[in-house]
Amino acid sequence: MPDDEGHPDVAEMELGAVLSALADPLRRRVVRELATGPHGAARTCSSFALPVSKATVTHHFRTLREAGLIRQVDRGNSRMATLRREDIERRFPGLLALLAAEGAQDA
Amino acid sequence: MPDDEGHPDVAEMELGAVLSALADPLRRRVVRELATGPHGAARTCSSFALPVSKATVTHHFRTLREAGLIRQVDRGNSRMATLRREDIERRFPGLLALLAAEGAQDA
DNA sequence: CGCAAGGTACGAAAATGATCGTACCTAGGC
DNA sequence: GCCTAGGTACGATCATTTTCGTACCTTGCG
Repeated sequence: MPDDEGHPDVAEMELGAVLSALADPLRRRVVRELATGPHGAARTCSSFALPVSKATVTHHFRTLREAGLIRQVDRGNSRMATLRREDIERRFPGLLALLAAEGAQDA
Repeated sequence: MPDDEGHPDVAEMELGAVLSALADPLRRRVVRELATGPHGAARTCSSFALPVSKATVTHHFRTLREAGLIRQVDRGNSRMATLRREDIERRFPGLLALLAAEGAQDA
């Protein structure tokens, strides 16, 4: 039941932190790709090809992790990120659907 | 049919602007009070007793209005604010329930 | 071993956002 | 007409956030 290294528990996820995290378009893009992708998929930070430097990518993923939206697990060389889908749905039902819908009309 | 003075149309409401607006605790409090209060209620800006100056209150209400969350109508002396409940629900279903749930456990 | 790939830590610079004071405007009440 | 109450506009300040460069660490591979 632990906060392994900065992952808040389901009950400790705060709406303010979640909304602040999702206010950034880059972070919203990461969550949307995870949400619309295969269930339980684990991807590396770099696989999202964000148009910013490595240091900035680290910053954004930390924000997402500390808000409770993603889980990051060391896997040897790199660090895999997964969406905490069930946790988010339990705490903030419908939120992921809102994010998934963004940009669904075009593209 | 109009954008009367800075009220975006339903189709023009952007998720980014809405999430940014709701990232601030003061603005979230305004929307939550309107959402949990009587349907269609119109309140003045000052009736929320926000712990900030008049100028800052104006700033927050403009942010909410430009995001499409509230509608502001001049009524003689003051300016009444109403929640755009149906519009929000149509565009971002479930969002208001998320806000209303915040702080419902305590207080 | 040596080295590149993938990330993090640490500042620091730049942009954004929140806050305020003051001045100003408009409608109601006296 | 005058004054107050409720808001807005403008400009400035302060805090937060985004961004970066650089240095550093670790893992896997040749």
